[in-house]
Amino acid sequence: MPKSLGKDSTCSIARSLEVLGDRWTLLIVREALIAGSTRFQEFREALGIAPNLLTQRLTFLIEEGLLTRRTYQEAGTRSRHEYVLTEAGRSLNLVIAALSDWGRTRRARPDGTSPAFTVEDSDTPVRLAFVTDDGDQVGAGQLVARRTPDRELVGR
Amino acid sequence: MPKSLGKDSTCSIARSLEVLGDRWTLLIVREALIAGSTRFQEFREALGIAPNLLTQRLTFLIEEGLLTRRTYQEAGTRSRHEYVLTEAGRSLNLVIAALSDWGRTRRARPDGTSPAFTVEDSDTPVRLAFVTDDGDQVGAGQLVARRTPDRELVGR
DNA sequence: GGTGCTAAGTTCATATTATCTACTCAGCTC
DNA sequence: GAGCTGAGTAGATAATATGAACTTAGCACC
Repeated sequence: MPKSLGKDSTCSIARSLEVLGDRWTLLIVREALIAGSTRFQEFREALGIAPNLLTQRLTFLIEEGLLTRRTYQEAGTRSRHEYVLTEAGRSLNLVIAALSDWGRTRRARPDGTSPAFTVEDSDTPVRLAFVTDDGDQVGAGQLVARRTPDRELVGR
Repeated sequence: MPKSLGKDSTCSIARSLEVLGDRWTLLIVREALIAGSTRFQEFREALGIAPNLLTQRLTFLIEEGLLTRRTYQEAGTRSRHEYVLTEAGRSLNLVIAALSDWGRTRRARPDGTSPAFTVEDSDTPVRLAFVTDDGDQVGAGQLVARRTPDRELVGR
């Protein structure tokens, strides 16, 4: 990976992928966000990931500030670790929702499952959409994109 | 990668990541979608990717239906290939937008750049948001997710 | 009609990561 | 104090990525 990409890229997408762009990381986030997994063994069983890789990925996600490690103790057992998403980790629900929408529509299966997002208090279902400043929804097919300095995007 | 994940996973996120979940694929899509790159050499120079890997990834993206290979010929040169996003490839703008938003806010840089999406005809800027069926926008922090069979999501 | 140029690759040696299996370790239960 | 369980480590092997050099096809220019 050249220096123009990676951690110090000016491209926000490249910086995101530096953290998220491997086969396991987003699946671990998915598991934490949607299934609510917090324990080593829960991740291991849900994903079938090798334990050394899981250790490595969890440590990495903690370093990157997406997870925190907490110590807890259930009655009658010794203290254990649990891995809980931080605010930065939970904010990946946008990315997770986008990936899930793409998989559901472009790689559909009759027996598929996807996360359904709802408002915490009211259970109102929500979905992901492009919207204008006036609040109108716009289909993804009608858009064009161009690269823009982030400072021009402030306040939007 | 165990069978419960991968191509045949019932989880739409896992199926998406089977296609998109490596360090280069989404960067190639970004390059095509935002910079409008179509040629081997454009991708190569923009990304600094090794040519054998680029060949492999482009072929894979064609197989997966995200790109098409077209032959074109400029006056005075021999015929060449260009790689153009399909409808399925362009529909990744949701994923790209989500990744870019995350990178811009959670891995901010003073000199950062991100794609700005606008409506094709009117240049009206749009952004990604969670919305209710009534069209109200909801902050990503107020949401909860749970796994749901896709058929329950039909019509939303 | 030979030389050089360029886009688009291929080949191959090396380095890095992932996978799979077996093992450790700490504290609890019995 | 023997065995169980969750949470890992360690190490051999397999798969991928990286980087550099090489190939190929066709045109341009002399």
